[in-house]
Amino acid sequence: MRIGEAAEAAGVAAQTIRFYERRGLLPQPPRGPNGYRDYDASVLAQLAFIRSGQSAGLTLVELASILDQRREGAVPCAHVHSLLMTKLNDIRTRQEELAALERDLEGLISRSHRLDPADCTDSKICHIIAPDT
Amino acid sequence: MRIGEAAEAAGVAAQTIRFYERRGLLPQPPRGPNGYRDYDASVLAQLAFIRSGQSAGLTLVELASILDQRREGAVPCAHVHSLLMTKLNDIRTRQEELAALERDLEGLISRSHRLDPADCTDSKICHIIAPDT
DNA sequence: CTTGACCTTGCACCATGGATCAAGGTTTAG
DNA sequence: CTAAACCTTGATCCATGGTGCAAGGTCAAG
Repeated sequence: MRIGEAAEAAGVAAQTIRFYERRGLLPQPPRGPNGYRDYDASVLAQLAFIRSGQSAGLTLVELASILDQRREGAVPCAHVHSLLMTKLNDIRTRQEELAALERDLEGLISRSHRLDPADCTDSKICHIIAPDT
Repeated sequence: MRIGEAAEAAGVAAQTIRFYERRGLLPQPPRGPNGYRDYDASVLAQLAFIRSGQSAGLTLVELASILDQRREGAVPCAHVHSLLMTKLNDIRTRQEELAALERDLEGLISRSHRLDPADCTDSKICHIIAPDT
C-alpha cells in the first residue's frame, strides 16, 4: 500500500504521514524498488490510534512515547494511565485559569458600562483596561 | 530616557521594547545624535497598558489595534468593548471544550481500571485509548 | 588608553502540528 | 509520446510572544 492510499484510507494528508514518520510516531516502512514507501495495514491502526490520542488531548510527543513502548514489545498501559492522569490535572488547572480570566473579563466589561468615554485620557490609553485597578 | 531605563522602569527587557516597536505596539521614538532611542514618559504608560491588556487575555495584535486607534486620535472604548466581549465568548467556548475533554479523560481513566493489560493487543496499540469506542 | 556598560541592527531560535512549495523521478492511461 | 497523477527529498512558512547571539558603535570612568 502506497502512501497516498494509506493517507486516503486513514483520512489524513500524505504529507502528514511523512511528518509523523520524521517525528518518530510511525516506523520507517520498507521501500519498493522505486523508493516508494510500502505500508501494510498496521499503519492504519497506528494512524487511528494517533487520532484518538489527539482527541484525548495527548500531544504528538506523548503519542510517540506510547508507540515507542509498543514497538519495544512493552504493554504501555501504565504509561498511558500516567499520561492521562497528568493530562487531566493539566486540564483542570487550565480550567481554573480560564475561570479566573473569565471573572476578570466580566469585571472589565461591567466596568466599561459605568465608565464615560469622555474620561478616557491619553495617558491611560484606555480606561477600561487600566493598569491593575 | 534611553531604552534600558525605560525597560527597567517598566519591568520588561529592552529587547522586548524593540520587539513591540517592530510589531507596531509602540511608535518609533525620536533618536539621539548617536542613534539611541529617546523615550519620554508616555512609553511607560503604554507598556503598562500592554501588560494589563495581556493579563486580560488580549493578544499583541489586538493591543496594537487599540494603541493605533489611540494614536489616530480616536477614543477606542467601543473597540475595546467589542474585543473584550469577543474574548469572553472565546473563553467560554474554550471552557466548554475543556470540560468535554475532561469528561472524556475521566471516562478513559475509569475504563483503564476495568481493563486488563493482557488484553492490550498489538493491533489496538493501546486498548485504553481505542479508536472511538 | 582601556575596560565595561550601554546602545545599534539583523538574524536565528524555542514549541506546536502540521501546510505548502520547489524540483525532480515514476507510473499509468490514452 | 505525452500528460496527469503519484511519489521522493528538503526547505520554508504559519501564529504566539518573545529570547539570544553576533558584530559593531558609543560613552563615561579610571
